[in-house]
Parts: sequence; C-alpha cells; structure tokens
Amino acid sequence: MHAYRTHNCGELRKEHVGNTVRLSGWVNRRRDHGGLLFIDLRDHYGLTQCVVEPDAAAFAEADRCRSEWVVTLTGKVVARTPETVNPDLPTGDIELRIAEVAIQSVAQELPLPVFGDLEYPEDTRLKYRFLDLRRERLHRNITLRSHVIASIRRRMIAQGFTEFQTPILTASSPEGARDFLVPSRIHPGEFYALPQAPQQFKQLIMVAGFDRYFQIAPCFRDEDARADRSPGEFYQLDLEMSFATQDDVFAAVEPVLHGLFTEFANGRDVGPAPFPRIPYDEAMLKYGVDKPDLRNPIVIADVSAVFAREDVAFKAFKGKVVRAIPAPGAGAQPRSFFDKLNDWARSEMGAAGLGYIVFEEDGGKLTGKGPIAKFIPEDGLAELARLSGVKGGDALFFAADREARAAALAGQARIRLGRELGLIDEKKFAFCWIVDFPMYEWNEDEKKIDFSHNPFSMPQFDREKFLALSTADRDTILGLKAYQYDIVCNGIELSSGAIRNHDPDVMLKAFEIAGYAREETEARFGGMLNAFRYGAPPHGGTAPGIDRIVMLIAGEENLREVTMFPMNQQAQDLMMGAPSAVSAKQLRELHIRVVMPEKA
RNA sequence: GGGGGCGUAGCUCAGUUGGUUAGAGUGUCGGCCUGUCACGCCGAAGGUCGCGGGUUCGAGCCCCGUCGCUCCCGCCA
Repeated sequence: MHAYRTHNCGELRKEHVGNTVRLSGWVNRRRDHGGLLFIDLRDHYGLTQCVVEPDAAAFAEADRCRSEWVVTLTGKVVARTPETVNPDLPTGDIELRIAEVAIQSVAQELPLPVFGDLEYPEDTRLKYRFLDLRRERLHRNITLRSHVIASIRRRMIAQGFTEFQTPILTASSPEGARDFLVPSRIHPGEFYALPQAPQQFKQLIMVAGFDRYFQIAPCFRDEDARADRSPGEFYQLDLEMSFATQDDVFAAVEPVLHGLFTEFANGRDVGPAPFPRIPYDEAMLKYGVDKPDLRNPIVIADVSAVFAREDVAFKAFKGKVVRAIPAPGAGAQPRSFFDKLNDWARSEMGAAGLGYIVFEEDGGKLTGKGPIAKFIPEDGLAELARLSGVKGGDALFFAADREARAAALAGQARIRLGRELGLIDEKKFAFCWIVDFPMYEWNEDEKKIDFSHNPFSMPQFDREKFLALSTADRDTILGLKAYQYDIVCNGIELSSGAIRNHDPDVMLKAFEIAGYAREETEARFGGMLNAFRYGAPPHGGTAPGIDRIVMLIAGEENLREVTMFPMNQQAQDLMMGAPSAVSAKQLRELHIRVVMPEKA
C-alpha cells in the first residue's frame, strides 16, 4: 500500500465499500461523541468522513488529532446507514472506519480558522496566506485562475498565436508608469528596469517575422494600489499581430474573450460578439467615463442648449456644459436620497452640487418638481424629457461645469444611481470596445502637449500632413485620434491596445509633438526605432489583464481574492516580509548607498 | 502626498450620557455523551481595550498625537 494514500479525499463512493484504503489530508473538523469520534479529512479534492470507536486500537491516536493536523488514515470503506447519509457531500454515502492513524504534522492553535466562511482581517489573511489558501473560497478562486489561464492558452494557440518569453531584466523606458529598478553589479551606477509590459519586445518580435505572438506576461509598475490594481506586479495576456488592421485585432480577440467567459459563465449571460464599438468621444458624453459599465441602462444626455435658452432663468447653469443623468423610477425615492447624492457630489467630487428635477405625469402632461424645476418653462421641461428620455416617475440629475468636469461628475453619478436604484444586472458580462482615443492631450500644469495613451500608437491622419504638423497646429493635434482602443467589461478596463506606429519618421514626429527632441527619441527608443529601419511589418495588438479577467469570472471585487500571494496596499508581502533591508555587503557589491528620507 | 472607515480575548464582534470586577459567539484546554456532519451539554483558561500623551474624582468611551490595515483621490493601462 502507498505510504500516504490509495485514494484522495473526494474520491470514495459506494462502489468502494469493503475496500481497505488509505487517505491523507488535513483534519477539517473533529466531532467527539464520547462513544464515537468523527474526523472530517480534507485535501484538494474533497472531504471524507472518518470514524473510530473508543475500543478500537487506533482510537487513542485519532483522539489526539486536532484541526489542521496532517494525518494519514487507513481503514475499511463502509456504507453509511440510510439515515446517516450526507447528501451535501459527494463522498456522503460512505465513511472510512479508522484502523490506523499516522500523524504527519501537527498544527498550533490557528490564527485563521480554515473551517467556516467568516470574514477575516486582510493583514491576518495575508500573513497566513497559506492557511487562507486552504479555505474554500480562495482555493476555488486560485484553481479557477489556473483553469482560465489554461483555457486562454488553448484558445490563443488554436487561433494561430505562438507563445514566447521576453526578458524580465530590461531597460527603463521613460513613458508611462514609474519603473522598478534593479542595480547592476557589473556596471556601477547603471540600472535594469523590470518591464512595465513587454511592449517594445513584442513589436520587435513582429519585426523579426513571427507574425502572431502571445504571452501570459508579468508586468511591473511601481504605482499605488487599488482594489482592481495590484501593487507592483500583475499579468497580461499580451498579444501582437502582423499585417493586422484594427478590425483584425478585434476579430482575433473577441472569440477568445467571448469563448472564455462563456466557458466559465456558470449561468451568467455573455453579450454576443462582435462587441459594441463606442468611440471615445461618445463614451465620454453618454457614460462620462472611458470604461462604461453597459449593464447600467442609464445614458447621459447633453442639455446645455436648454439651459442656455433665454426663457430658462437658472443662472447657476448659464455658460456651462450641462449633462443630464436620468434616474428611472427615482421619483419614488425620499428627499434624503436626493440630499445624499448632492452631498456626495459636493464632498467627494468637489462639485458645486447635483441639481435635479422629479418628473410627474398628469393626464398625459409632464410636470417637474424639485428645487430648480420652477426656473424652467413647460416646453423646456418637455425638451429635457425628450433629450434624456425620462418619463413620469423618473428623476433627472444635472452636472454643470466645464466640459471635462461635467462629464466626469455625470459619469460618477450614473454609476452611483445605477447601483443605488438596483439597475445593474449582476448576471451579465457586458463587453465593449472603446475606439478612437485621442492621440494627445493638453497638460494644463506644464502647458504642453502630452501623449494621452500609448506613444507607439499610429495616428489616424495622413502621413505627409502629419509630418508637416507644427506647434501652431495645436487644435489639429489635440483633435487627432489614434488607432488606440480599450476592451471594457462591466465597467472594468480589461485591456488597451493599438495599431502601432511602425514608420520611424512618423514616430520621431509623434514624439517631437510631445516635446521629445529627435536625438532624445533616438536615444531612448533606439532599439525599436532602429529595427523599424530594416523592414517592419504593419502590426498591432492588445493586452487584456489576466487578474481582472479572473476577478470578473470569479465574481470578486478585489484582485487579492484571485492572486495566490498578493502584497498589501502598501506593497508589502506580509508573509515573506518584503521589501526588507539588505546587508551592507550586498549594497557594496551593487555600488549603492542608502539615503533615508528626512523626517518632517 | 491627501481624504474617509476601522483597530476591544487566538478569531469574529457587542460594550448605553464617561461610573463597580470589560461581555457574547467561536476556537483552545478539561469533563460527560454511540450517528454527528456548524454535533450537543457542563466547566476552565484566555484582555498593555493598537501605542503615547491629555482632560476628569473616574476613560474602552472625550481631546491631541502617533502607528497599522483598508477604501478612495493624486499616480497608474
């Protein structure tokens, strides 16, 4: 007989009755009935009830066992009597009659119980991650993550993509996020950087003629964490295609994501492919964000013209962009509902307020109630209702400000209203592409033009005219769109991608517009720029976030619930104790001297 | 860097206007129990109330500071 097990803890059924078997696992639960002792033995595969009586030879040893001890139990499989069958357990028809007990490992009193499904504080869970991972929820999520990644690999390979690895120690690149730096021992004063993404490498792979690349790629960015943003590191399904248009990329990615989410939908609805394609400008108008949750039926309308009318006397909105956010059925909400939203807009969004009108229908005629309704004549109200699509019993909220701020406030109000009015269908995955992102944006602080997203994207503009642009063409430049797109699901940005700029002249010009001298661009992106001078195929791709995909499929709101060994919000690994100080010898070898920040 | 929330037994939490010896559940330990599967019953141990200072006759509770965790803004594809 095998030293540890003949079967796993989720395996035994009626047909095994009469067999002598050996199981190993953790003591999930111990129930001592005096004349009878039950031990539920747990492993990765399941749970098996084991039982022993006081007159049995193995009783004394079994009686010592406590929660989370690791033990090997040997004995005969017996059928349970009909009234003691446990229908909730796959192994519930049988039990193991313990004849032999071998204790493999004992456990101290647990800082985090494995049994049960109570919530525990994050720091305890992170410090004792190995215990938390034994618990059903995390164990299931992490296993799911593995299945999701396996499915992604299958689907990508089926679509003709080839997986390649790219370096982890590479060069710092100036754009985007802060880099993690690794000091060089051999080259004093010089540093490697961990890749923020394999962006340049995958473009070089295209130049090298490999045509369709993918990788489950680790990415490193030294920025602050959020619930949907792990500190430091995360994984992307990085992919790139040669001789591909934007539509080709969409056509390659849609079946992978649609198929993947359908495979793991578990009763949830996955909207049909092709996914809706929404231009960035339209998204900002209708949803007030560039990552709209399309499960939320609310659509924002621009009603600036109504408040600009001479017969509309509401001064606070004059000369401003006014966005209207319909709140279906909110007419039935108490006054406090409206006050709360107004308070939220003032305190958290820094807005002047969130005005509203409650619409009532009276014999086919629409009337308005609320603080600002009286400033608007009857046909003005009708126009508001027409533009926003509200009807009797609905409320209409207003965000008034400069355009960007009005859009942002309206967008956040839309999210809040959707949630609070229960308009979100939780059993749905709503995908969309956001397309035509602006190439550049105005940096108000530094009074200069910045790349608004990925600097390697191809501008949607005639090549010769682009090369001829000058700083005098500011409005044209800020109006430029790029072949740059995002995939969004349920209001979460899953990925961004682009058709790349593979033309060295256009690239140098693109950087020049953003304030990088030609020599500087050559110095910083020389590797890639140089490659483009030796025959570069037109190419493009994208990189959906693996962690966020798993989070959506697992129905979790936090990345730590789908990450095996996550760091806390302060980017510390509480289990391993990272980051940590290193020895003086290590620092000397790396030619590094530590200068601590001065205490304020 | 800034804002919100939280911090009381190993764990989850309660603790009234500031008032005797800070409680419950769970876990641990001991006793009883032959069919439980969140077993049941009895008992015991277990607390620098995050830390420091202040106000007060008296502080878990009020004030100031500080530390930790978390959510958000800034930052970030």
